[in-house]
Formats: sequence, C-alpha cells, structure tokens
Amino acid sequence: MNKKPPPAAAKVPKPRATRAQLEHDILDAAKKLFAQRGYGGVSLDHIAKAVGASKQNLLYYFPSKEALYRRVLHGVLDVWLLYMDNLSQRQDDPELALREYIAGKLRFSRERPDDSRVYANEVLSGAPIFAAEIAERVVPSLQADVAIFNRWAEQGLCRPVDGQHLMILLWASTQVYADWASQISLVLGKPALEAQDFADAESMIVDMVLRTVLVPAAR
Amino acid sequence: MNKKPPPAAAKVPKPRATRAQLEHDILDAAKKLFAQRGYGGVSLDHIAKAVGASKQNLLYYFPSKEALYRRVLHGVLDVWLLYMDNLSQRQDDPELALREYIAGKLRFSRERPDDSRVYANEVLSGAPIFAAEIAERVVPSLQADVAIFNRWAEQGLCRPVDGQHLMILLWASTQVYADWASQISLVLGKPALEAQDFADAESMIVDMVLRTVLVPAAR
DNA sequence: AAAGCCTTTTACCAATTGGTAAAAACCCTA
DNA sequence: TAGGGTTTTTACCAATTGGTAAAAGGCTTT
Repeated sequence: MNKKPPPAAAKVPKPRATRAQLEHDILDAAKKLFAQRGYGGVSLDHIAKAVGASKQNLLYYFPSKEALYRRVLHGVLDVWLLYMDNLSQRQDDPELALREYIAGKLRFSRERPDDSRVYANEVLSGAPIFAAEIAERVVPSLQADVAIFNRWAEQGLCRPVDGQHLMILLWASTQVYADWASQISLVLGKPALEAQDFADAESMIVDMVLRTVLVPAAR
Repeated sequence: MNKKPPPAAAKVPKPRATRAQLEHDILDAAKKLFAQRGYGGVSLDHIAKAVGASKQNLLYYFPSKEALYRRVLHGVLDVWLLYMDNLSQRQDDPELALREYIAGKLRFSRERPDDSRVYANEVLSGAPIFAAEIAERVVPSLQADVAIFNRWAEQGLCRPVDGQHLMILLWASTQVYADWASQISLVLGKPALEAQDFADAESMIVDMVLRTVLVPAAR
C-alpha cells in the first residue's frame, strides 16, 4: 500500500499501470454485476470472468466477496453524495437550489445508472451490510437538506412544506429513471432512455416542485 | 389439476385443506424471500426451511425454481394491477381520480410491501424473466392512464401535463415507501414506518400533483 | 545471474446449488 | 383390509459456491 523509500532516486509511482488498473477493473465489473443481480445473485466467478481473471486472483486483491462488495458500495456512496449535496450550495435561493438539485440527481441517474442500482439493491434488501454507513453518511446529508427547507420556510422564502417527504419524493422521482429504466423504456416504447427523456422528466419534476414550494408572490 | 367425476355423490373440493394450504404457504414464504434478496439470492432450501418442508417437497409442487418465481411474480402482478386501476374509474373528475389513485398506490406500499419489493427486484435486474408479462399487462394499463390524462387536457379538465412522466413520478413516489422503507425509516428516525407517515406522504404527493395538474380556475 | 518481492496459477476443500429417481408413507374409497 | 392415488422422504448427483495453501512465474534490483 505504501512504497518503501530506497536510497536511489525517487521513482515512486511506477508499478501502477497493471496493479491499480486491474483493481479498478475488478471493482467496475463487480459494480455492474451487483447492480444487475444484487449481492446474492453474483458469484466471484462471474466477476472474475467478466474481468478476465481467475477467482483466486480476485481474492488476492480483495480478501472476500463481502469485502469486495463493501468497496463497491463505498465507492457508489462517494459518487452518490457528490451528486447530491447541491442543495446546501445556494442557501439563499430556493428556486435555483431546487433546480440544481433535481438536475444533479437526474444527471446521476443518467450518467451512473449502475451506481444507482447497486445502492437500490442494497436498500431494497434492507441494507443488511451498509445500514451503518448509510446512517452515518446519507442520513445526515438528507437531514441537512431538510433543515434548509425548514429555514427557508421560516424566512418566508418558500411555503411551509414537509421537507422530509419532499426530499423522499425528489429521490424517488429522480432515482427511478436509473433503477426502473427497463420498465420506463417499455412504457415510453423505446429500447433505451434518451437525453430528451431525462430533459422531459426534469422539467416535469421541476415544475411540480416549484409550484408546490414557491410562495405565490415570488413567481 | 382437474377432478375425475366418480359415479358416487359429488364431493368435489375435499383434499384442499392441506394441499392448497401448503402451496399457498410456499408461495408466501418464497415471496418474502425473493422480496428481500432477489431471485439469485434465494435458494430452494431457504424457502423450504422457511415453510417447514423439504426442498424436494417444493419441487413436487413447483417443477423448478424459476417456475416458482414466475408464479410468485404473477401473483404480485395481479395484486399490483388490482390496486392500480383506479384512474379509469372516475374519468370525469381528475381531482378525485388522482386522489384515489395516489391513495391506492400508497395503500399497496403499506399493505403489500413484499409484493412491491419482488416487483422492484425484477425490474431492477432488467426484468429478465418477466419483461413479456410486464409489456403485456403493466404497460397497457399505464398507457391507458396516460391516455386519460391526455383526454382531460383536451377537454380542459386539467392543465396539459406530460402524462407519461407524471405517471412515472406517481409510481416512484408511492412505491418508494415500500421499496426504500429501510432507508426512509432511518431518515425519519424511527424503527418502522407508521400509518401517519403514509398519511403525510399522501397529502404531500396529492398536494403537489393537484397543484400541477388542476386548472387554476377549477380550484 | 541471483535474490527478493509482487502477482498469478494450480490444486484442493467442504458446503451448497438446483434437480432426478425411487422408495416409503399416507389417505381415502371400495 | 386391500388397492390406488397422492404426498413426503430418502438417497443421490454433478455443478457451483466462497475460500485456503502453496507452488510457480515475473520483474526489478543488486
């Protein structure tokens, strides 16, 4: 993990090309498979074959299947929170903050559907492995957003809304475009979701939320 | 499957007590497990143990794991559609129709969370087994609902909205209270969702939707 | 070329997977 | 109580599961 300091000249980051690359490829292949079939539905052999290595080789990089899964989930959460914390940026302007929040979450669904699905799988099965990390990282972030809503309401910047359930609705209605893509494309009658579909979704969600949240006079 | 007609008096439905009961118990236990871990995460032995029978006994009632899963999914879809087709009932009154639709879907999430989760698992993994049945049964039902929206808009009963994405949002924001219950209860800071939470969700969703859909003059 | 490290492969392992075959137990009617 | 159908159990099976131990291979430095 850390490089030994030889007396010669410092040529530090040499052997990465292969090592870090393979590790990354494993995590990537594992993510894709966990996203589709969930933890229990994927075997180490599946992942190994997807990445073109042997199962024992995976176990050289990750001590166990669960450890690998944890690493995948951890990475997913990193990305998720990255896309999510937009609300706290624009604390003075509810409309802009909400617009950006919705756009960000929809971008996450479009650009990172597998990340979204891995997370959805974990939550769907009751978060048996990641409940602690969710409680530690996700919940506070959400509660912070709810607090912002409440402050806006107090300051008269927006109508008094149920911040918790509004946040849940925002999640649900944005995340669904990743997690339920297979069914949505069936409904829309096309093989896959296109950029325009995400744009349509965004304007619909934004419209609904702003109509609900903004003070009439502010419009 | 069908009873032979003996010349004696017709005592048809005798041996049910055990047979149908066990079959039902198997389907029920399987549903609960598939809901939690998805198809690949559940073994026949898990189900057998949950129902107190042997794996071979399950295979006497259902020819294979996939057949059992199909039966579970089929039953889930029956219930799902039962709770869903409320929109077509009140074709003349958008407000009432939407209120009932939202209430119905939330009732489904509260009363049948496992059904919801089985379905969610299947869709999340790309509906590899049930795509055909979804296309045949779910999609038409949804498209009918979308058509109703469009008619309302034409008749001036409601504002012109994107019916498809509105329906998707309605799903997402109601279904989430079953599929994401583990995380929502974390956010709400209670061990499980209560009736009041569903009531809060309902009034928030109804409020948002009606604000968006109804013609201002109609309010 | 030898030494030493990092990586990969080979060889196993017990437990579990979905599934088959057939024997045994059960239950109702004649 | 004998027979006949239905249900359950016992006995297997090959394949796959996650994981261990150790040998072999590579690469770089001395």
